[in-house]
Amino acid sequence: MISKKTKYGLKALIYLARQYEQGPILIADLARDENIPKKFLEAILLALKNSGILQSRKGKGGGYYLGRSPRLITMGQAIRVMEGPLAPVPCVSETAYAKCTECGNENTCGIRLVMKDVRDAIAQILDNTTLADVLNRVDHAELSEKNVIDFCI
Amino acid sequence: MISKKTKYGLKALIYLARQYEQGPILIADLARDENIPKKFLEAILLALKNSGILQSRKGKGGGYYLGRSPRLITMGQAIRVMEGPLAPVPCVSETAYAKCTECGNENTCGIRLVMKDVRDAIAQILDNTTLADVLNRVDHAELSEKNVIDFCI
DNA sequence: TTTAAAACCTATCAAATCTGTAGACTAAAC
DNA sequence: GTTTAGTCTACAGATTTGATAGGTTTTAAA
Repeated sequence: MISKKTKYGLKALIYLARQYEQGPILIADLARDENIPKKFLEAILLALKNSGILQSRKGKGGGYYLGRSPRLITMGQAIRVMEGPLAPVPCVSETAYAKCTECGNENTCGIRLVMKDVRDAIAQILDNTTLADVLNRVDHAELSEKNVIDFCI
Repeated sequence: MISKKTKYGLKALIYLARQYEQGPILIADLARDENIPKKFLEAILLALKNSGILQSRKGKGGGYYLGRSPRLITMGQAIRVMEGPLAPVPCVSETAYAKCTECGNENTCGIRLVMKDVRDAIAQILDNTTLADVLNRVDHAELSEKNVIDFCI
């Protein structure tokens, strides 16, 4: 299960992706619109900025905005910033490998063999889904839901 | 990342699968052989028993053993007992659905759309990998590692 | 050049979860 | 009826999570 922090961060990124190239967005506005505790959100956005995904401007007229096109920001990149590695066990992580103290021989550890497949499946999806993809899917979903309503009327 | 509890539990299951139909195994032996704190392991095995995956016998000659064939126990079943649902967000869980307080409309939530795919990919693997499969893969891995060593000699 | 706005930083805190331990209780075998 | 071995209850320390408070720095505009 992903943490609230990660959910908040993803919601913020999607929100910012919708307004890409429309100038900086205030933390306060984002927090209000998405129902996220403002101070908590501050820390999350800061982490996303330090990782290069977001940029910011201080002072009047300032705020946060995407550091690059929504088509160049993947869910995998974002989730790793907030949640840590995608891998279920550290010994199969591509981005943050660490030896498992539990399993003796890595090459023949049954848990590792299976978890390697799981990691690859997760990464396959999240590293190939961009913020732009998410916006697209949401738009389509909203459209088809609207059609269902129209159909009912 | 899966917890130590889950790793311990999986190691115990693999250990028991290796000795399927060879009588009950003592918690103490299992704990010693796999380097798991005995009291912690007790609680884990009990949970696995209450879920029907394991069975036990008390008293002299007692111990734990698989409740059914290793070919009928999947990694998904075991992990759900110890770690909870496979789904990254509760609103896409098939076995433990719960509404997400964060997303307003479930049908059009971008996070949910992506996480549904992730859940399905994880479940696809873990619900189709049995303990018998794991033993097989480990055996093959050990064999090919042995061959590498032989080749070096 | 002051002033207001807004991000940035530090510290702290309560609650929950994770990991592990201690000791008494119950059931089965001999 | 004594030994064996799983079962139950309680607890405790460590870590993580989610959230708050208050001050500092940068920037734009009055």
